[in-house]
Amino acid sequence: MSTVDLSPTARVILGFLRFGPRTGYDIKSAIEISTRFFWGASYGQIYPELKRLERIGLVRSEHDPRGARKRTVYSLTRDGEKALEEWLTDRESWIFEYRDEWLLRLFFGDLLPHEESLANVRAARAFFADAARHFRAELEPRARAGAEEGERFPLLAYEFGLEFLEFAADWYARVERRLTRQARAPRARPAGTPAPARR
Amino acid sequence: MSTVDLSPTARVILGFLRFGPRTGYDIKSAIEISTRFFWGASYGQIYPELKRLERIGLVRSEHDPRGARKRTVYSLTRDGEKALEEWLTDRESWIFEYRDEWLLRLFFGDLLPHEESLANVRAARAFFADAARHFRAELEPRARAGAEEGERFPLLAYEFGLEFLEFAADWYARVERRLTRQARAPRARPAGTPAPARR
DNA sequence: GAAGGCATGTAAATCGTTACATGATTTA
DNA sequence: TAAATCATGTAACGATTTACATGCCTTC
Repeated sequence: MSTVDLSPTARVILGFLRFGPRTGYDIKSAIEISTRFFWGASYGQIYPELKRLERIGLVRSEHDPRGARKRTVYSLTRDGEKALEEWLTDRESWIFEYRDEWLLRLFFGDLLPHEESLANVRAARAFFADAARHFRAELEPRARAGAEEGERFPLLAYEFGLEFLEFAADWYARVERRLTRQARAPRARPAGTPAPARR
Repeated sequence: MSTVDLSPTARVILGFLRFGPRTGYDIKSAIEISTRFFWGASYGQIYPELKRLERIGLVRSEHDPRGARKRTVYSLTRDGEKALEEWLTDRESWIFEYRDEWLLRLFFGDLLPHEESLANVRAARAFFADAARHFRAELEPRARAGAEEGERFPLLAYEFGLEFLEFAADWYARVERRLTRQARAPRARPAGTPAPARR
């Protein structure tokens, strides 16, 4: 058995191809309206990766001369299907990455005057609230339409994203209230701690 | 005014140096027990970045001959303090990255037999529950101790991390129940949808 | 005829992890 | 004296974004 190691981009490519033949452009478009929140990929990765996947035999390409516009349509080979299924049922691999500049700024909040930290919290809250709005307006209709046609899991993944964004917006709203209360009844800063940076 | 663009690693380095002189090793240790969840950095980034920051004048180094063990202690220059503060109050930059292989597998759940998707959901749930336990055991005591001494914001960032992990664990638990119910009363798959991959 | 979407690609730069290499000091 | 921790660094590789370049087709 020839367990292939799929690159991060290969995982999402093979997954989308399992639903039917697609061009690199199609795959990119599909990513933008579905997995982008938790698994993005750019043209700079997709096109080279498709070629590499063809070299190692997981996909096959066909030039589609529809309307003379150049289009390279890729589809899964038997090996590609196998590699995809192996990865989908492999509970030992679990890339999980989270990087959040709002949290980093919050973390260093003791270095700032109180009202600057408060402004950061407000900005973070607005960021997550905007993202949630964008999710509802742009992603939800498509996810629901897919579910109507039997594709139920993408809607589930969408719901995770939305609920996370709402959790974050709500969390920052709570912190905002806490910090506002503390501003009215400030605590003394113990000796030995660095003074907050001046503006 | 000479707004410096701080690299991702520079942001966390300057932040920690603002609390006092540190070696590269110190900074790495501090990251591991505090910002790692939302802002990691490896030695391979920290040491070269410290040298680069010294070249551009944001930090200064001093060889500390304590016990003859070679230690290079870095501290912020006036320019470094300024660059840090500019970044901390800049609400226009907002790196936010989320990459989650559990969600990607869930997204492609329609390609799998029901019990495989369910196993994926269970594994994801265990992952987040374990991470939450690790947070409580390893990170919370330190964050609380810091808060006692006047550093209140790191505890806040810790709480975000913990609450997120608990949200995720709980979300997967809910999905597990939903999928289990659906297994008892399965829906027909509409025509035109690809059959689930075989085992 | 212009704008917008379709379609493919490369180059450069940046970012990041991992493995390797070395050796001193402290603690059990 | 062995293990753990302190301490610094490089090399190779892999991942990723962004900018650039090109040109067709469809719709207004």
